[in-house]
Amino acid sequence: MKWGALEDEACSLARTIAVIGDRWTLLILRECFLRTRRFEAFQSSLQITRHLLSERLKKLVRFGILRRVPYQDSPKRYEYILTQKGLDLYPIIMAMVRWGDIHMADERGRPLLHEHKKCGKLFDPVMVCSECGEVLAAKEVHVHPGPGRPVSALATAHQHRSDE
Amino acid sequence: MKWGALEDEACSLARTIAVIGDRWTLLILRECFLRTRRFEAFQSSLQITRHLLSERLKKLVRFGILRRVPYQDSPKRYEYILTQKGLDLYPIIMAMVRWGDIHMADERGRPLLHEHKKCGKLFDPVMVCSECGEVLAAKEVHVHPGPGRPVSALATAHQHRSDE
DNA sequence: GCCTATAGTTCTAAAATTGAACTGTCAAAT
DNA sequence: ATTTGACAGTTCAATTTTAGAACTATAGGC
Repeated sequence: MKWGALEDEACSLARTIAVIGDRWTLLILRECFLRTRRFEAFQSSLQITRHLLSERLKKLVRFGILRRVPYQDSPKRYEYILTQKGLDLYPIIMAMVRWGDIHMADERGRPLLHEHKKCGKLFDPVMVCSECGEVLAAKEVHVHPGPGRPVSALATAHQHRSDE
Repeated sequence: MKWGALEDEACSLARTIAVIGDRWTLLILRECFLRTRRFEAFQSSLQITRHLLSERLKKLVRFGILRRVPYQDSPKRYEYILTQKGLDLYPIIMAMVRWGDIHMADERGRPLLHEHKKCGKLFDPVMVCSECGEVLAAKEVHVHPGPGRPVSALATAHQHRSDE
């Protein structure tokens, strides 16, 4: 399958995967959220090959996740900064961190703790329903076709089954 | 980089990426949450090659995300069911769906709508602070080293910078 | 016997990734 | 004036992964 095909699927998950659904892109984003901005810094902290790093950064810029901003002239140099679209990826990253904390931590506990500046406490990121505020679980959710889904779409078949 | 190396990093995100950080695995999980259970069903709805599907399912079983359960004898056939560890990936999937809904939807709107059975309303999944319940944003979060992080770890350098 | 269904495995070709070296611009040091 | 080093990449051969297609195995039904 080609990456482009994913972008065109009538599925928001597939479209997101088309943008950030690979190992290096996700790791690059981790660095971005830890304030890394420059090519050399990404390269040395991730041990990614320069070739791939260059490719991935271009892709993230193309999708509007990062902005390539000059930070000096002569020689002209650029750094990569998260756009709002990029910052909006934060819940995805945090959801993955949370799952790793719960299911992949070793005996010594989680590698990083997170403090919420607003309330001052160490916290866990929790996903809730926007309407009632309850913690979300897969079994509590029922899926409906939305306006953006063609009747012929692949996912249609699933819908019937998920109506069980 | 090898996948195994990621598992061993002192970073919950890296460890999660080691398990689900590739395109096909994420798509397979989408199908799982839409109640797909069988090899042929995964294969025909995803158009993944049988070879890769087989490989990825094995990996998900190895990591305890799916359970391979016999559903008939003679010939013996199996289906793949999400474990609790697998069900716990739901927030990650939903966070990705949400981002796609916001940033990758076309003019016609989102492909799927989600109803929360508990409250009966169409909702969006929102990530909040477990302590104060406020919606989370990257800028509101401050990172600290946790017990599971070796002093020498790669992430240490970032920590200093993120303390700015 | 032959066809179909299901769940895989095997094989070759094509694509992506790795590793290492190389390019170009400029500032600072010798 | 020349060399060295920092930074942001690009290029290219070798290795690894993925795609695509064909093949295997077990059993029920015609």
